[in-house]
Amino acid sequence: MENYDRLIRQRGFRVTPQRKAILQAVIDGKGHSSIEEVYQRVRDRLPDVNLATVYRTLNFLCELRLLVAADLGGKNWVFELAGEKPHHHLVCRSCGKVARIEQDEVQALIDRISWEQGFLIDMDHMALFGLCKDCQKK
Amino acid sequence: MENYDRLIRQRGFRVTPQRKAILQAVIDGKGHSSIEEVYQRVRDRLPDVNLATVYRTLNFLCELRLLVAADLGGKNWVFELAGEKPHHHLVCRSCGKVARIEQDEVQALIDRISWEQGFLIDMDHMALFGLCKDCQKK
DNA sequence: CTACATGCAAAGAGTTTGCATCCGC
DNA sequence: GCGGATGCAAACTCTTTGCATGTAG
Repeated sequence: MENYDRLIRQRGFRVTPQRKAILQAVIDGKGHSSIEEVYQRVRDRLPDVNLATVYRTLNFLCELRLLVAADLGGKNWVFELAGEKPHHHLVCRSCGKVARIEQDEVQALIDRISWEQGFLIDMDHMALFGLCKDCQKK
Repeated sequence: MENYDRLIRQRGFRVTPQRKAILQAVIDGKGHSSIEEVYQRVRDRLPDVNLATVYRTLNFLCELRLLVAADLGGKNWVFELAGEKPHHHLVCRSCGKVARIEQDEVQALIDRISWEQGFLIDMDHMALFGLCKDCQKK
């Protein structure tokens, strides 16, 4: 955590209680946290934090590359600690559960399509959708 | 086109000039059309069509399975004629160009992940992002 | 003490909805 | 003529922004 403080100050920005709490909330989320989840978690500790600050700070932390953002379809963005092993997401359309897919699993496909189409594919975050085991039963 | 008219009436709904124009606009789009593109194309013929009607009608045509919707990330939804060969999209982050990926290309991956994770993956439309050949040069 | 960060409220984008009117069947 | 479809405006959600105030360094 002190590492993060140092990184922020090094680049000429300030370490505030809000920034610490928001970063901590993402860490506590273990994996991926939606904006709303971060907001709720932050307010448990700092009840007066403003939603606009959460938006500004998540964006700020992404620009500093301390976090990465992933688009899980539509308006559902999630945030994760940067520096994790690259991976993707498998989202249940029914209950919203999110499973993780390792980069290795999809690398071959990405390589092949990149080559065929001449695209340089950057798959920070791919989201696949479907029904999880539990929701299939219903 | 008369087929579409019949299909709509068969299910107890009405064929209106707006519905015909909106469906025609998607057909004219050959491939995928954004909401705004459909709106513009429709207004070339019926200048008084309301944007709310475009939203309602695109949604309506999807429920009737005459169209399918694809989420190209964030707020970028596109619509296509249903009944096309299933395929996915490769979107250039820089210029917005969209290339097509055939279902066959990704089927093996989908099958493997489905099996490993116990998810029933329904990949109507997957969107991959990257830089197209032209934009890589810049 | 100075400039950056925050809170607040208001503004924006994109989309949906309630309701009177219109028009397909 | 009846009831579904449309136009219009207002509501709604999610996100961003301007500005006065607070506070980290």
